[in-house]
Amino acid sequence: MSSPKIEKLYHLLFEQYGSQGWWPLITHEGTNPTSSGVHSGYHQDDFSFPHNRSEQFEICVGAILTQNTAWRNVEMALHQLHEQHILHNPQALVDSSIESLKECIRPAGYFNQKSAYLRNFAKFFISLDTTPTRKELLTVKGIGEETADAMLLYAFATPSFVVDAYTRRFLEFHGILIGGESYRDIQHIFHNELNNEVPLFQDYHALIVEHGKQYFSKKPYGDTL
DNA sequence: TTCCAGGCAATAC
DNA sequence: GTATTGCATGGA
Repeated sequence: MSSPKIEKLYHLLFEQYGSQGWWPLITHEGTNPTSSGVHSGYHQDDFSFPHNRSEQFEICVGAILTQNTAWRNVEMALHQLHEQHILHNPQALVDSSIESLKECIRPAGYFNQKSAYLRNFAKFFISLDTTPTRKELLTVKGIGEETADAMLLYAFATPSFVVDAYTRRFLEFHGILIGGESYRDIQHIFHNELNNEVPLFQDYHALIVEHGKQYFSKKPYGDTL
């Protein structure tokens, strides 16, 4: 069921797009904007590891806001949160009124749900004294499998592969999936076929998203790899 | 105007 | 455990 094509596809994507430098931080703008216009700058030379708690929190907030939502919309919300000084301060986020929180994140959609999700997570984040486990993250209302893995991989530098809608389409297109596989089934393929290294997992997922935006939005799909 | 976007929880079988 | 549905904005 698993396939050695997984590693080969990574190299093809890398050849086509190069290193993506995820996660994109709005407060740490890089010098190599991607074709999607996103600031891919997250420490050019050491993008695998957030340097401080504020960056970890920003990444996690972005991971929640981007659920089923275009990153362009998320950026607008992140900038408004930053203006209100609650993007890097989980306690300030918890203390802010739910109404002002909703106004900040309105551009990212689902603001009634996501405002509650952000509060839940901020409280959880404040209580952390070490890196959370996947299981612990999943107890927070608003954090599902993909969001948990995105946080683990990009905020907490833990090698847990992120499986999103583009990943499914990409693997189905290349005949590695037949359809109907569970999230964990798909994640296991990556974990089994690749060295479980944070920079590799980070870049592979980012490359799939970049490629997905170009070729796996509207059917019929037209992959060129 | 319609469709889509880096999902999730609640609900029903 | 798998399938379905509501949630919301801004851009193409």
